[in-house]
Amino acid sequence: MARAGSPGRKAGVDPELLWAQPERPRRGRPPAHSRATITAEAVAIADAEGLAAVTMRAVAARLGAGTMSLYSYVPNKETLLELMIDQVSGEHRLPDEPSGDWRADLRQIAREQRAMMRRHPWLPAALTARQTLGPNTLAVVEHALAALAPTGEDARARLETFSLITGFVVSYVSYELGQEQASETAGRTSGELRDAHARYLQALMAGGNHPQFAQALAAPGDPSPEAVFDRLLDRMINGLTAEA
Amino acid sequence: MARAGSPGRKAGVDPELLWAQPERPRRGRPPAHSRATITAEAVAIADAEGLAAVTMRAVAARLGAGTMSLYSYVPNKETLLELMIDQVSGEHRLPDEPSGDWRADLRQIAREQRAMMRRHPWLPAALTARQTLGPNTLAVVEHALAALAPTGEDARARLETFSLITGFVVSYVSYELGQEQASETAGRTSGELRDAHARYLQALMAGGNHPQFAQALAAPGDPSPEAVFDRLLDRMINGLTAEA
DNA sequence: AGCTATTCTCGTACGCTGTACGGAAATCAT
DNA sequence: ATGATTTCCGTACAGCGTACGAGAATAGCT
Repeated sequence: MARAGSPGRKAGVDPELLWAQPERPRRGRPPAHSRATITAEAVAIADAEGLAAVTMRAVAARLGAGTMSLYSYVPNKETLLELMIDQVSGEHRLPDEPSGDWRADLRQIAREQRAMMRRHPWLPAALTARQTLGPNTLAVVEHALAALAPTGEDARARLETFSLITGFVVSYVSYELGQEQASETAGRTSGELRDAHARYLQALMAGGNHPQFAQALAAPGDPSPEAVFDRLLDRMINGLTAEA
Repeated sequence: MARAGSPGRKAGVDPELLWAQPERPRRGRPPAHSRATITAEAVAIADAEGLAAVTMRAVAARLGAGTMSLYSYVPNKETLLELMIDQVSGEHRLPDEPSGDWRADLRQIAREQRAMMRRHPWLPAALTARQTLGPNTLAVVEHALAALAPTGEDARARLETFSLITGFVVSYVSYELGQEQASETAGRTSGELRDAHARYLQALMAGGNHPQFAQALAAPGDPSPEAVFDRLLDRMINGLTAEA
């Protein structure tokens, strides 16, 4: 029945047991590719053309393989996405051990996460739709929990804290990328559409029903996203202290 | 050329100018439906069967209409999703004016948001993929900014604060729903798959490479999600105070 | 060396999606 | 009544994930 772990077809029906699979068939035709190279190709596409451009056909084409060949390595596209997430999680640089200053460590982790998400702009969207725990992701979690040990909280609470920070980074970068993309397309559009947008906001504000929001929009020029990020991050970390 | 605002085909090419459109053609065949009823039907489908079940065909079928008829009301599916978000945002109960205790108000808003997302479990996913500002959403933002006025921060900073809270709620509920769904399917599965999952985690822990994570998993039984939510929320609000 | 079991390879095909197109039908202004 | 305008929607198409199964390639056994 060909049940046990192997990259063979139908492998990894269980989403979790996927990670446990050794890449060793030992009999039969040797594979021409590997899960890692396939994943890397998928990541390259996503980086260059967005998550929507990651289709099984596109990935296969990059490898010079037939579309259906991918299914020898991966049970379905969903799994490929999980592999992508874990692969880029491997880029996270982890110090050998926590410094002892958990606040500094947490800041460091959050900055690293933000940098990762900016290198791979598809990551926030991919993450929010999925609940994944591959080895690389797990390594980051483990490091974070260790870094938080000096807070004296139990492991469960530390996991919550870390999730809180991660959630913050995800939503911040999502917003950040959304803004960048919006102003980018706004600059590129012929003017007609750009004006319509401006007029819409103008009309909204002129209505006088949203004075607060109008004020927020009218605020002086962009502060650097880094500065805002750091400030919000510090606020969050402060909040954690308050109770601990 | 039929350019000006109207529900007609091609209307609302600009994502923002969509909201400004009056629903008054005044000439020609009168519409058999309305944007609101179409949106409501789409929301009903998403609530019952998930976001993926919201297809143009399915929505049209519910209305007893032809699929392509929808395109008289909505330029594309993406827009329909934005309308869905704004429609459920309208469920947010807003007091006439802030109480003066911004901390209490913020807590209230966050709880309301969480409740909304639990009523409409597709909402977190829909939100993270989109950057929308319909009238109902805007009303909530306006209220939140007003509620935060006593902090003394400028409007921009208050908007950041509110976004921070919203981001937190989104990621918390995402996690929460993910957990519920996971344990639900785990209970329903025939046992084989369930065991595999358990064995995977067991093996992971037995490896001894993730002592912190193991400890987090081994923690005593579930505290209520409400309690955790409230606790984390308080932490965040505390954090905001620290600097302000 | 040959056989067989096992595995990878991938062309074809199916059902599903969003939506472009264009004719028919319904209504309003004249 | 006529023409302009709008809605209605059947048909069609490209692109998606992937089920199926025939063929090719390899390893271990005899």
